[in-house]
Amino acid sequence: MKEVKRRSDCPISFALDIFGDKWSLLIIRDLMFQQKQTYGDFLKSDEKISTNILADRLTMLEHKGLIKSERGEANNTRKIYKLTDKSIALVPIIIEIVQWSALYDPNTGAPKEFIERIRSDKDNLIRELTGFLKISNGVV
Amino acid sequence: MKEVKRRSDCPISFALDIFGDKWSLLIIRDLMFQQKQTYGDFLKSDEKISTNILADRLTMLEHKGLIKSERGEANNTRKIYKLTDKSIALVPIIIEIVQWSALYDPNTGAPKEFIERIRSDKDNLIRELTGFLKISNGVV
DNA sequence: ACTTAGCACTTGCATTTTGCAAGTAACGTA
DNA sequence: TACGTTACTTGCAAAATGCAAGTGCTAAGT
Repeated sequence: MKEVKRRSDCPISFALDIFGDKWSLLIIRDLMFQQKQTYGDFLKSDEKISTNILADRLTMLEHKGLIKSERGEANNTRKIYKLTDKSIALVPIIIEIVQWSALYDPNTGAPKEFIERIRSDKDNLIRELTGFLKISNGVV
Repeated sequence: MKEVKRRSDCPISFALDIFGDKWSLLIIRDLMFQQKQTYGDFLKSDEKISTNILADRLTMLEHKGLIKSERGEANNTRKIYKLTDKSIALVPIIIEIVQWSALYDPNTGAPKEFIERIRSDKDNLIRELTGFLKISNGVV
């Protein structure tokens, strides 16, 4: 795994150093919206991430504090990944990205009602989603 | 230049296919906040993008509709890059990223007053900035 | 106890992308 | 007409990615 080195003190650059690639945010998305939380789950997503890249990104994201992992209680083989406070705080960014994409992608897969909810009630939506994720990911 | 191929109909994936790399958003940032608008300007940024990558990204971003270019009126050598409606619509995303980075980066370079303005008056800030950029980039 | 299956990775290798240094072509200025 | 500026291109080494196959551990069935 390569070393993370900071390119500048710019906030945009800081963020890109953490999730500025084609895969990291998709893993976060799966954890946020798709109820996925295992290696095998992430592999099944539509974008077809390859196994080595997934393993690398999971390690990276855990290092950078965006995810945490634990072994399943019943099943010791199963490794469960969860969001952290730091990644749950990405919700507003994700929501804005969804809204932007809905605007410029005529074939967006985002549900109409969700886009409408963003448009009409963004702040509450963010609050609700954030609260829900904190509970379901054990972030107290 | 490589072909852009869509990985899925997911809005996050759609966005990442357009600006999901370490450099594109830095160029957008320079256009939004640093009053930079030429190849030479972008080269001078702190992150030290290399010349071939910059040339590639400028072509890509123009292809994808995030920037447009024109020759300077007085000087025909000088090529001026400007934001488009599509990239100005990224303002909310950028603002959220800045806020997130300020929260998790103890050494963020973002000015305190700007962060405070985001915290206390985000919607107006976005409106103002968007309006300003539309005018200064000739987006009617 | 032995086999089989599932899960989470690792490894090897070809392809692609990036980074760095140097070079080029067009225009502008003196 | 020479020289600097601007916007790139090119060549090549290094790093990241993609794909196929393999490994090691656990669990479950017989």
